[in-house]
Amino acid sequence: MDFSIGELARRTKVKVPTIRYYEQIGLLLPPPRTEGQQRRYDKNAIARLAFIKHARELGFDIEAIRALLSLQDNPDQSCSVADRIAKARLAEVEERIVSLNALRAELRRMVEECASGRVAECRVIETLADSSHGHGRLAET
Amino acid sequence: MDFSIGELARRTKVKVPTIRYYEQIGLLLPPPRTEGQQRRYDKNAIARLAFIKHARELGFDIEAIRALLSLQDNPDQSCSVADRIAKARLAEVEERIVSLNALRAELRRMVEECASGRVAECRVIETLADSSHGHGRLAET
DNA sequence: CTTGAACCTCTAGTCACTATAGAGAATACG
DNA sequence: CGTATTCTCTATAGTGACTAGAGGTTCAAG
Ligand SMILES: [Zn+2]
Ligand SMILES: [Zn+2]
Ligand SMILES: [Zn+2]
Ligand SMILES: [Zn+2]
Repeated sequence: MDFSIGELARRTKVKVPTIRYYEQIGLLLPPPRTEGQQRRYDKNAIARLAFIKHARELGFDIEAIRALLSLQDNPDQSCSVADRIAKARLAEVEERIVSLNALRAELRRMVEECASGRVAECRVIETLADSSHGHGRLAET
Repeated sequence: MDFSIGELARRTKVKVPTIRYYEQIGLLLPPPRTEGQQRRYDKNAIARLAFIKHARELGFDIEAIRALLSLQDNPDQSCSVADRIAKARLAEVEERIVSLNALRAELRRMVEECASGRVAECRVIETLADSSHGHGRLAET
């Protein structure tokens, strides 16, 4: 009925050190231990960790997830906070898509216009050297 | 004709500590110093830093920029390496756009379907708790 | 010559993990 | 029961690309 951290890792596809990290920063409650100090989890832990994992996949940061978890733990509250967090994340994603589309356009122009010759006439290098236009902030990845 | 690090920062809109950091990791050559050990730059430094800045805005990582700079310094070579780097970045951006579009769709569904009531019936929380579907890797931002 | 903004180096912190080391615990097999 | 293998433990350091701060020095304007 209860199982080790490695088993939890296998079932959730979250790595063992990551699980310990989540415990350390307070996203997961410290589970009971065996006499030899090894952690033992139950299925509630699976659900909570799956929640965290899904939230991370959607790009919520740890503080947002902390807030979302504490809402989940108090189901009688208004969900307006959760909605606000999700909307904020949506706005971030949309902004990011806009800026990545601009990057894509510029990168495409660079690679398409290059005649694959010497560096001296390479469009890639030329475009980079041309600082005459502006981007918003730095591209994150 | 030559100027301080603060002036270079103002002209390129790159922060002073970032300039020193670029020098430390070898993207910028150590400039001459005054008797009191303060850095003095000329307009070549502006061009090089603008190049780096533009490349960062397009999301190239430091190692890619290092390679691109060294190509720029040797203009008689073939530019195929530069083109390969740019194409790789383009591919990353395109992949990222695809995955962000998926995130956007899911986040939109979450916020649209929420009846703005109690947490117990909040679509945002429910969706996060539902681990039945998979995402690629974690969303980077 | 005085003032104060700008500069210097060095260290540590950010985020969300990931990796390693060295040691102890649990399990499978003979 | 012994031992080999696998697992787990803590603690620390590293990642990328900066950013912030402490504590001290230099430069340029007035
Ligand atoms: Zn999902
Ligand atoms: Zn080219
Ligand atoms: Zn550009
Ligand atoms: Zn809701």
